[in-house]
Amino acid sequence: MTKISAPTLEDVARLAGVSTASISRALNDPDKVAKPTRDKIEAAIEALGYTPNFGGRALASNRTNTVGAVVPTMANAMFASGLQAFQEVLSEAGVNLLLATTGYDSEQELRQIKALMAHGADGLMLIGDARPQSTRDFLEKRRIPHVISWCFQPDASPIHVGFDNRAACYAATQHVLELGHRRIAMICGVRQGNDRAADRFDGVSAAIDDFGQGAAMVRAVDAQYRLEFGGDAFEKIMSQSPRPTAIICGNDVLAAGALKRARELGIDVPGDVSLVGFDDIGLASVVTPALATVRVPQIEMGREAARLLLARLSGEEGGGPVELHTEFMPRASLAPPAQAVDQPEP
Amino acid sequence: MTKISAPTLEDVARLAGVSTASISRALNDPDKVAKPTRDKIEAAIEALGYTPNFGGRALASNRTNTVGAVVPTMANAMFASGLQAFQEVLSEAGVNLLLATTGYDSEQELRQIKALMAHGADGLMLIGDARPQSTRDFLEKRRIPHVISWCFQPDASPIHVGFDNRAACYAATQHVLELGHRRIAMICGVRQGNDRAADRFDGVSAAIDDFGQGAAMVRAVDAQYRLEFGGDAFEKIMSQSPRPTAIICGNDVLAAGALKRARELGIDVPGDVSLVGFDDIGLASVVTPALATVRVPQIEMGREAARLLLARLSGEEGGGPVELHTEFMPRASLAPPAQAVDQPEP
DNA sequence: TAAAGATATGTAAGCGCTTACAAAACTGGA
DNA sequence: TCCAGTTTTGTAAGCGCTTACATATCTTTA
Repeated sequence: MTKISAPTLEDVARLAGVSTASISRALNDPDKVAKPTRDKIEAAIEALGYTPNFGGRALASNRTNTVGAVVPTMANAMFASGLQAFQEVLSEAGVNLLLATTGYDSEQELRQIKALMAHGADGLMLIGDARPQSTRDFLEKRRIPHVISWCFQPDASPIHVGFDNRAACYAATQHVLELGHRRIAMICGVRQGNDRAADRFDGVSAAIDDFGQGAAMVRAVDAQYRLEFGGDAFEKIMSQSPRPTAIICGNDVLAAGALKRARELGIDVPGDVSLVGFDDIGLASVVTPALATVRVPQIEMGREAARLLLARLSGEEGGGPVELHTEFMPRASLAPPAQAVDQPEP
Repeated sequence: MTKISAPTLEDVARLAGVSTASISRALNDPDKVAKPTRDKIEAAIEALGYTPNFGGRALASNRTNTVGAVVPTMANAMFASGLQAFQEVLSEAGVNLLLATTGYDSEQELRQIKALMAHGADGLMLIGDARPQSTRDFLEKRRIPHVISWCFQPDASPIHVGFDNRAACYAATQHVLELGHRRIAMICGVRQGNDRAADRFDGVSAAIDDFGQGAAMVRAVDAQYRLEFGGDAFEKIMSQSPRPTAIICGNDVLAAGALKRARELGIDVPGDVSLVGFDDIGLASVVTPALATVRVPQIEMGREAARLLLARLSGEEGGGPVELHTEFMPRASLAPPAQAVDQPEP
């Protein structure tokens, strides 16, 4: 009664009349102890309200059952819903999630990786492939089990879970070109230190080049992934000539920002200019006009990343890489250009 | 050289020619060791690439420098951006974040609270005030340091950080009433087990009652906080008579769902019916018409919650409760009703 | 019914760190 | 120079758990 500190294994052992070892077994590997003993143990645990002490467990077993995720930001619905799914799968496996954000800063990423490891993460989930050598070295030297998500290359290593950003943008751009657009602009994410943003740009650029027929990228502006910056970039692009007839955006947030600014400037979408986003976050189908975009399997990606990481933590070598597929979502913000060249009248 | 496992304190001690105690001190309380010794120690740590073992540290000090957050979902931008801020403040203090979600299920909440505690959280951040006695008991008996966020009552306890949901809705409803609306409907969140949703309903309801002049809540529908359900609820409400002239929604996601469905059904907003949301997530100002809503200081709330929790963990008793303020944001989705009764022609 | 094998439980040695306490090495003033 | 006071360092006892190994208990089968 006067006992202040939490009950320990020993307390439970005393009450149940068994050894601490049996209790540990009952907890971690139940069928190693006989039913009657298990019942006694469970009763004692219940009576005392016992919960295992984390430090003791971690120290003795050298495992925390905790994994870390280091993502650019939770403020983008994209990552938020992926993390949600990631966390759910972990939770089912009794593993907890340590979460840290980088704000798209690679030094911050290394700092957070170190922090999570110092806080006992058994493994990590990271976003994207672009990181400085110092970070790679750290991961390598410490032999930190990790998976890399949100990107996938044809030559992806077994720790990748994601989709091919370049290919997805290539395909989306083809749709735009086939509608008759020839003057195309892009509002990219900041490509420096962000392989996804760079890959998306490359995809758009390559599709335009390969298409020929006078198609050209008339302008590309890097913008941080925030509504206002999408708007600013839009305004910049539209204030110069030649104006594009379609703008492809690095993600839906940028596209939504562009759309909002278009409305404010009295520029009609898609009448004056078509807009295409990327990610298909909830917002994309709610705005007017609805945003043409590329659907990314966010939930599935989170889940698969969790599965792969759990598999690696339990020593399995296979299981990866996992490629997921994207789908172009044509919607009202994308229409043929006003003076469509290749669009014969019916 | 053949050593596989990570270097321990003892390894460092041997190399530096001091005792393990000194090293521990150098690490945790540097000015307790003389400069020359500290230098030797730092050199040895560097040489060995030593990092403290988490389990050992946690076991011996009974602290993990980790706090947990248990939120309904990350999929709502509301919580995502609050968490983002929460995490940033923690990170600056060298504290890491364990994150778990409940899906608005209170049993799941208790399970996750237990899981986070079992994973060594020093304290918790929880959302809202409504939870079963069993959960309260658990928090109480374990004396778990925690803060409760996203809600605030006039009689709030020192662990609350948030705003008054009821008052915020009361004020918003007054705006609606003053514009001339008399038949008002509400699409609430699911009130069962969610005090914020219940408070919001109460606020709307009370404002209508207090206003008199024939104002009435013609219908209230509970809906899960998801776009589709907002749409479904909207359709249900608008299919019955008398139709409301304004619908107040429990949050922006529901309102956006309603708006989308309105468009699909050919119902004009605000011509046929006005719509009001809650939270002011990014989406609210991007949709057309822009959504009238209540701005909630999400970032500030996350920050304050982190500060208060850190303060409590370091033994300070004061610091709370913290009340934050909301602001009604009139926007295009709210206009006087078509046949405004109290709106004299100019 | 006894012996061999399988199953269940107990014993006790750490895991790597912190920290109370003891011991040693410094101060400076008489 | 010596001593009391102060600062720095070392010693060693845990923190609560897991797990290899030893021991005890139950099955089988000949």
